[in-house]
Formats: sequence, structure tokens, C-alpha cells
Amino acid sequence: MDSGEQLQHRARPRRVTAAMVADRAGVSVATVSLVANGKTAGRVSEDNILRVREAIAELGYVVDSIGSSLARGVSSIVVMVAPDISNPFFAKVIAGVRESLGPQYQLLLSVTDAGEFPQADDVRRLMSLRPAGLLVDAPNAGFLEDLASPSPLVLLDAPGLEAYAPSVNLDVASGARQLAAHLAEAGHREAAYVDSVTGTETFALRRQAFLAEAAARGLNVGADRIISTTVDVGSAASAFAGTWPGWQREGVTAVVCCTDTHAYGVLQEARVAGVKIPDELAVAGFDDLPYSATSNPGLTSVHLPATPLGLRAGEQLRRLMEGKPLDKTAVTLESSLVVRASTAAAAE
Amino acid sequence: MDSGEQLQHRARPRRVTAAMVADRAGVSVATVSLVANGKTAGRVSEDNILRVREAIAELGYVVDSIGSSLARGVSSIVVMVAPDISNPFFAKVIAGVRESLGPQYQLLLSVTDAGEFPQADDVRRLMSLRPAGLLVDAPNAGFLEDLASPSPLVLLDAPGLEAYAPSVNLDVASGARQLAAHLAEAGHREAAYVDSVTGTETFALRRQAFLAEAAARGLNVGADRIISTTVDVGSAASAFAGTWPGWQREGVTAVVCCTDTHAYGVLQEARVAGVKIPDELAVAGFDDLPYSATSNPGLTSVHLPATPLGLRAGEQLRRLMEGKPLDKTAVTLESSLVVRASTAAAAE
DNA sequence: CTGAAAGCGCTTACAG
DNA sequence: CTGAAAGCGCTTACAG
Repeated sequence: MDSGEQLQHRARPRRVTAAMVADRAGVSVATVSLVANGKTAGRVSEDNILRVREAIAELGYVVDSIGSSLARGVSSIVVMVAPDISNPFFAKVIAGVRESLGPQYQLLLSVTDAGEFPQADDVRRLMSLRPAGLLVDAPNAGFLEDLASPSPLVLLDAPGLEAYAPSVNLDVASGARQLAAHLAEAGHREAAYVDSVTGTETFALRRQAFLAEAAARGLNVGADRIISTTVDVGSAASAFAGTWPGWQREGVTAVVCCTDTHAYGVLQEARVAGVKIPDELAVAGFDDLPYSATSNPGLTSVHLPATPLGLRAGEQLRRLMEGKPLDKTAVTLESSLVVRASTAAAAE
Repeated sequence: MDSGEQLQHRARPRRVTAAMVADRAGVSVATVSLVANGKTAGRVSEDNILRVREAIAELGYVVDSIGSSLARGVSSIVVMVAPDISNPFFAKVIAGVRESLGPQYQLLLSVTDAGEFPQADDVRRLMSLRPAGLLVDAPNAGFLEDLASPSPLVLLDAPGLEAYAPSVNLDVASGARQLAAHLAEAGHREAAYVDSVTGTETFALRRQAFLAEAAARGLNVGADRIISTTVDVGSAASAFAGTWPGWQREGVTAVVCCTDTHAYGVLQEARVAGVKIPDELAVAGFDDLPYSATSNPGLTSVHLPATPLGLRAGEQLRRLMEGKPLDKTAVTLESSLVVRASTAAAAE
């Protein structure tokens, strides 16, 4: 008896159903459902609410997601699609999303290889989970064309794609211009730019805004001074090592990178080459990752509000999932320049 | 008519059900189910298989996960619980898991704040999704006690917890001993160790194995030469900056870090302080992250096979989910020392 | 080989 | 306020 019970307990922990709760509380399963979902207003007596709550607690009942989803026609899963989850920036975005979504939605990260988006097949499989909502980070138009999601959808960091769905974007252009102004005012005249090879729109915006403002302020960045690498310290480092001698001959005194990650590579090789930062070369990036504040020298960077990005996107999606209207269908969050030691001193 | 159809098409893309496929193919839904799940052997005629396949293709039918899960009693979701998803090491583990799990399982990452495990409540909500299986990375015993999962469960990097569930572990001790031997043979006599503050078992193993082998080989690491920080370049850097002067006075010529991330912080501050690597100070870590091969100098590191860890864990779980027996219930993957420039030269 | 039917666990009109 | 019942989309014995 004893060992039998124990065995059963370990092997197949009895799933508690609404019917069992109903039995225990002496009510119908309909009433249990109402109480479990907090839809009691004017529909369940105080008395029954109490009995059901008690039974739920005693039995440890949890509403079964599968049954509930089938009945409602939609699950409690929010699918988040992003091209790169192993990125400190993205980790903060997720933290924001989780906070605004709350515990009632399960966040399912659609993991793909870095820089890739899910294939049409993967998307169909994801959709067959009947997600309550979708969050798509840094997509390209092609992916959105294929998507055709029946679920509420919010885009993150998808400038120029506002026509496809409600979006939360970062005003990277403003930060880029501040950076160009900062360097020009510090006396720099010749600069270079390290871009990303991925065609994500945000990188194009960063580059264009920086180049335009630089040109306007007499900071010279020729087309031959723009290189591209993957978002990866090592690639940026070796690309920089290869081009630096030439740049140096041309009098370059500042290198702007489209991400802090690229900038770390540049800083590393600059140190190896014995280039003094910032006296001989100023270095700056975008993202303002945590490490940029503690690196030595600290890295000047365009701060992009990662957590607020996730927060706002989660909030927007939540409104959509709850059937509420959005105040604004396209939100843009400010960026701002954080000046640190890597650009602190003026060049000659 | 035209615009009405279009409207309907955009607003509510008709969900294609098995019943619709059955109608089209002139068979029962049972037959559709059999074909869609590839369970036709000796149960469906060639003829019907063809008709159903055609109907599926024409209508774009995808088996609904919710309905299917309810009928089967289990979903196609594999939940992966891990204390830190924004970590290059973990990204590789995930890549391995995805590959071995295949496209038929959806990987749901249970995201928590760095270093945290989901609360009991979160776990119950996750379990209400009736996951096909569970993968838990670097857990502590307490979490596993609470878990009591009815789903198949495989542990990753959980040394000492093999009693709870089938496990795939890393033989970090062997790598740690190789590292101690390498340093001792290079002539080092005084070393220091930078540990992690999280109480994860793998870190205790790394430290103990290194210290034991070091002691056996006359490499001196006093208790006052062990410091702990979070897994974070900045924290490691400032901790090292604080203790280095004292260590230097004591003649320390080697610093071993429990992760490469810690080692990057040490390298950074060493450079700032003008300490020559490896001539004045040898630095080494664990993980062998991609950056360690491209950093300058390259970082000597105990290579831990991240992708194979994920691969094996996924394979084991898959067997479990398919009801097959495991050949081995506890698997341990080898680690190995990768020597690079950060320890290449012998100290005095 | 085939299909009618039961059942998975829940939610939601509906009738009372 | 309450409960019986239909229905969500599928899978799986079962009878033929």
C-alpha cells in the first residue's frame, strides 16, 4: 500500500483536472473555470468562489494550457523571433519583454542560427501552436511578407517596416549625428567607419546618419574608409588590423563602429599595435553594452535603450492581445551619446 | 465579392482543419491523421495516401499542435531551463540541442534573470504546457527537488546530480588538471585563482581539481589568492585591479580564471597596468569561447565542448521522449587544454 | 484498409 | 447565480 502509493506518486503524478476540483468543491466544472480565470463578477456567488478557491489550493490545480488553448482558440504563448539571441543587447530586450508581458504569457524564443530567420516551415510549425502574439526583432521585409500571421504582431527595431505592423523603433540616427558632432567638435578631420555585413536596416540608418552629419561638419569619411565585418570582436579586430596602416597614413584619428562589439575588436588591435587611445585614435560604438562602461578605457557609445525597447514592445503586444487599441502604432525611442575616455581627448 | 474575399483573407486567414482535408480527399479525418503523422504502414492504401497528401499540399494543411497535444496528452514543446541565456557558451549548447532535437520539437527557452531559476509558479505554468521533455542546464539540487516533472528530463552540466535524472556532464576536472600541469611545467611557482560567485557545482569542480593538481606539482595557490566575482568582464577586471598589487609582491606569475569571461577582465586590467602577458603574468580560463582564439594575445583555455553537450543532451532526451532506453544514463564529455600565447612563454 | 465514435481538458453561450 | 452541453482539432482504440 505504502510503497504502491509512493510508486504511483513518483511515476505518474496525478494530473489534477477541473472536474476533480469541481467534485471536491461541489460545483460544476463551468464554475471552476470561471473562478480559475477570475471571471466571477456577477456570475459566481461569494460562497462558491471560496469553496472553489479552497479546492484549487488543496489539490494544487493549475489550468491546463492545452485544454484551455483549444477551447479559447489561442494559446498563452508569445513567440519571439530574433536573428541573434546570444547578444548582451538582446538579453536586455528580452528582460523588458518579460516584464511587460507578465507571467500569464509564456515567452517562446524562436532560436535560429545567428543572423538567420526561421524558414517558412518553421514559421508554420510555430503558428500551429496558435500563439497569443508575435514579436519580431530586426526583420527584413521578405520575412514579414511570408509571415502572414493571424496573431497580433509587434515589430522591434524594424525602421521602414512600420507599414507591416505596429513597431517600436530606436532613433539611432539622432545618436549617430550626436556622435559625428562630438568628434568634429573635438577637432577630428579624418575618420573611418566599421559597418556590419548583415543588411539589417538599423545599420544602414546608423551609417547614413553618421556620414551625413560628418560631411556637414567637415569630418571626412571617404568610401574607402568604410569596412564591414560580422558582429564579432575577432572579425572586427582582424579587419581593423588589416586596414589601419593605410588609414593611419591618411591621417585618420577616429574610428566609429556600428556596434560596441566591433569597437572592442578595434580597441584590442589598437592596443596591440601600440596606438594610444584616445590620443592617437578615438574609438566609438553603438549599443552602450555594460562592458563599455567598465572597459579600460571606457568606450564612447551611442546608448540604445534595450530594456525600454522590450518593455514598450511587450506593452503594445499586450494591448493588442487583449483587444485594446494602441495609442500610437509606431513608437520611437530616443538614443543618446555617452562620452567616455575612448574619445575624451581632442585630436590634434 | 472580390473585396470581401480579400478582406476575409487578410483579417482571418482560414484555418485549415483535418476535416477540410478529409472532405477534399474523400476520406475520413482518421485517415488524414494517419497520413499526416506518417503512421500509414499497413493501415492506409497507397491510393488514399496519395489523395490525402495531395489535399494537404493543396490546402496547406498543418496539423494543429493544440488539438494534437490534447489528444496525445503531450505537446511537441521541449522546455529548456537555464540560468543564463546570454552567454556565447550557452548559445552553442542551444545550437547543439536544436540540431539533435530536429524540427518536430519546438524549443521553448525558459528565460529568467541571469543566474536565477524559475520560481515554483513559473514551473507549474510551464508544466501546464505538457512539454514533451525538459532540459535543465546547471541546476542546483533544490530546483530539481521542486521540479517533480512528469515529462522526460535530461540534465546538462549538473555534476553530482546524476541521481535526479539522466545527465550529460563535462569533465572539467581533467582540463583543470592539465592546466595546472601546464603552468607548473612552464616553471610557475606562485599562482592565483579567480572563481565565480555563483554556487554552481561545475565551478567548485574546476577550482578543486586545479588546486589539487597545483598543490601536487608545487604550484602554490594560497587561500588568500582566491577571489570570486560574477561572470562579467567588468567585475573581474576591477577585482583583479584591486588584488594584483598584493599578488605581484608575493611573486604571483600566473592567474587562472574559472571562465574565459573572467580572464578577459584580467587581461584588460593587466594591459592597463602595463603588465606584460605572458612574460610577467600568464593568464588562462575555461570555456574556450570563440573570442579566446582571436584575442591578442590568444587566451589559453580549457576547451569545453559546448555544441556536443547540447547535441548529446538533445539525443538522450529524444530517446526518452520516444520511449527508447538509454545506453548510458550518465554521459561525460572530455575537456582539453588549448594553449595559446597568454601562457606560452615560461615564467622565471 | 476504413470510418464512426469516444475522449483529451477546457471555455462559453445557453436555458433555467 | 448555476450547470448541462456543445465544441475547440486532433488521435486512437474499436468494429467492420
